[in-house]
Amino acid sequence: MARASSVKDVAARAHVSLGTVSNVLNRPERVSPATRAKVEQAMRDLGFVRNESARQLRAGRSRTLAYVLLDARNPFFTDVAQGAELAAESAGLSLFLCHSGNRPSREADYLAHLVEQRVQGILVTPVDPHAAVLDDVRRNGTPLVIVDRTREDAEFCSVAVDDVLGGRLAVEHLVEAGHTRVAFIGGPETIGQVRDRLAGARQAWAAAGLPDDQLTVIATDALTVAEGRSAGERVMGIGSSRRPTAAFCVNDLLALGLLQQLSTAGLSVPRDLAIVGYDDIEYAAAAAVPLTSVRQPRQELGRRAAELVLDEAEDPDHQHQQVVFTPELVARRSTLG
Amino acid sequence: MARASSVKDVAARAHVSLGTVSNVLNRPERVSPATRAKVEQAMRDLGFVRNESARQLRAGRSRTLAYVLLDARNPFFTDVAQGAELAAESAGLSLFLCHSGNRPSREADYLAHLVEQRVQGILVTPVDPHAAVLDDVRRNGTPLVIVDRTREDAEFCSVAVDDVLGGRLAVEHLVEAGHTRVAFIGGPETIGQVRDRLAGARQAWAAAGLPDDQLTVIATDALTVAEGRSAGERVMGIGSSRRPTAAFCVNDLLALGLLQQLSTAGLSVPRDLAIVGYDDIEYAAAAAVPLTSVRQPRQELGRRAAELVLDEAEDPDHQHQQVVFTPELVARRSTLG
DNA sequence: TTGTAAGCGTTATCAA
DNA sequence: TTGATAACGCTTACAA
Repeated sequence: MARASSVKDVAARAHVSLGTVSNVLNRPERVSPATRAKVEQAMRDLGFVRNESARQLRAGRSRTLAYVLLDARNPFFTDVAQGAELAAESAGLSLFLCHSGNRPSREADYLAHLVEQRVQGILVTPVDPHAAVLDDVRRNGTPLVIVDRTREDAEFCSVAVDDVLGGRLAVEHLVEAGHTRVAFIGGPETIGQVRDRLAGARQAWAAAGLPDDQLTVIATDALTVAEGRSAGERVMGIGSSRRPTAAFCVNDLLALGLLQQLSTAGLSVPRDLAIVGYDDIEYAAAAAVPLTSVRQPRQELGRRAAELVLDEAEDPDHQHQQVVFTPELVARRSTLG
Repeated sequence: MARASSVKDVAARAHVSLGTVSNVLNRPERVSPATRAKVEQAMRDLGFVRNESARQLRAGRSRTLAYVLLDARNPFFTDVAQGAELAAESAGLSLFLCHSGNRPSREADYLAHLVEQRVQGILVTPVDPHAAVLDDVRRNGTPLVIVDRTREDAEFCSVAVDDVLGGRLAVEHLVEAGHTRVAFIGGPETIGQVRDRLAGARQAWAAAGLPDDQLTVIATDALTVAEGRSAGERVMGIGSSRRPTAAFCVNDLLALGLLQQLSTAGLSVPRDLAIVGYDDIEYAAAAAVPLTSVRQPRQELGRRAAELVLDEAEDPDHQHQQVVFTPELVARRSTLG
């Protein structure tokens, strides 16, 4: 494949100067119709395509945003991405998705690459919101917004959902349904969300005046379907006198795994165990027993994050903001019998 | 935020020439340890980050691949992406994901942008494999591989799975289990996969000597959970004497929707209706009744596609190849009672 | 070992 | 209306 043609080649073929070609591209009204036609014909003949690197080098900034996400298989993140996409689109930018797969090294590689590319802004759901890589991006001047995680300092904009409230909503719902022995399923506690949802669960539990030891924490190693199945086995291993009558899972994948494990074992949901999930992914409503779940405004999260990153890129007086959205409980058959 | 610093700034601060700075970056062994240390210190002081646009402009090519996919929410595509990622990583490249959301205009925008960025190569699962946008990319000299779709001409490399065979495997499995009235659920038929899987289904049906009219086609408008539910209602509306005893769904999302609809209606899978899905996504195994499904080597698909696109980018003697992988049936409870 | 200078393709300024 | 030229930041001959 021959070298792609440049404005210079177009100029030569159209017998005009290089500046005129550029004008055709950027200020066509300044060019006489005749020469414009000539130039456009030459472009077609040569299959001319602007070289974005050169434009960018000249302009100092690119026309792209990027979202570095933890897990492209988790519908939560793809919904966030979709929201960001909409915002990017209306700003005339492209959004690239980068999949860190929960690996700090890949995340770091992507962030470094994006900074080198001088993207307009980066959205990231980081493996660890306190990792130094994020501060490096900031220091290098690329706007960055943290999505679905928070940091105590105000070094970055962030958008997140109130997970303490979400945990509270879930457990209040179970308490109202009369449950007095509940399992909290999730982990590891290194994940802020796990801690927050547990804290909310405990708040609701205490507020209902129920004894601490009747809220059992079942720790998992990850938030996956497989871990949900394994948690199911552990729940069922609890002696029937002390066995919880309901479970609150930190996300829907766990809840789906739990549901499957129970139904494999011939138990019925919600009769034998009521289940509340978290995230309200599409598969939650589509499960054989539709899952009660805590819904987060996912698209809105992405949209707002993209807006913030653009504000940071464009407004010299930009102030960092921590946006916190409110979750909402969606009750379905898995708790309503 | 002040302008990011350049090699020139670093050179000034380290009191060396700009060429030396470049050497530190690209051929550090040619620089004396003392000056190298000086330069590296200056880089740290200034928070220097290479400008990738400039490098790229100079080098004429970028260090990225991109995969333009139809639907980031469909685990099939994210698994393909993961395979591509692995291949990209071992070639030292970054992979960006672009989500067309099944919209030809977004797909075209992304492709145009990627060509302008002079990415090393593009993988794409196109809305329409015959659309002219693909030929435009080719004409502009960017290597492009079609993923999970095929074209009759040999203008592009492509990687796909034998969908006719997949359809045959699914229906052979049902026939072996003794079913003589089967529903084929899927659509629209504009999607090549739908046509191929149906063709395979019919082959297996005919080979078993079963009458045409006992293989009922239930057309859907899309391959989604919601459409699966609606198909479920239609299946159940068929008079019991003529109602199919098994269904083959063109993908797992349809199958999951169907499964949910049936269980909502109090029917049992596989007793009242056996179900075979397609894709073997994670949620298929995790459904309340684990789904029998046709598995495609998804990661392998992505890996191979990335390899082909790199070959096209690097080997002047590159020959286009149509790679076809073989699917495999995974039997689970939804057909095994 | 280090420095100088040309050039990648684009845009924008200024002059013709 | 069009053309010549400089500049963006980097890499790489080539010269010192």
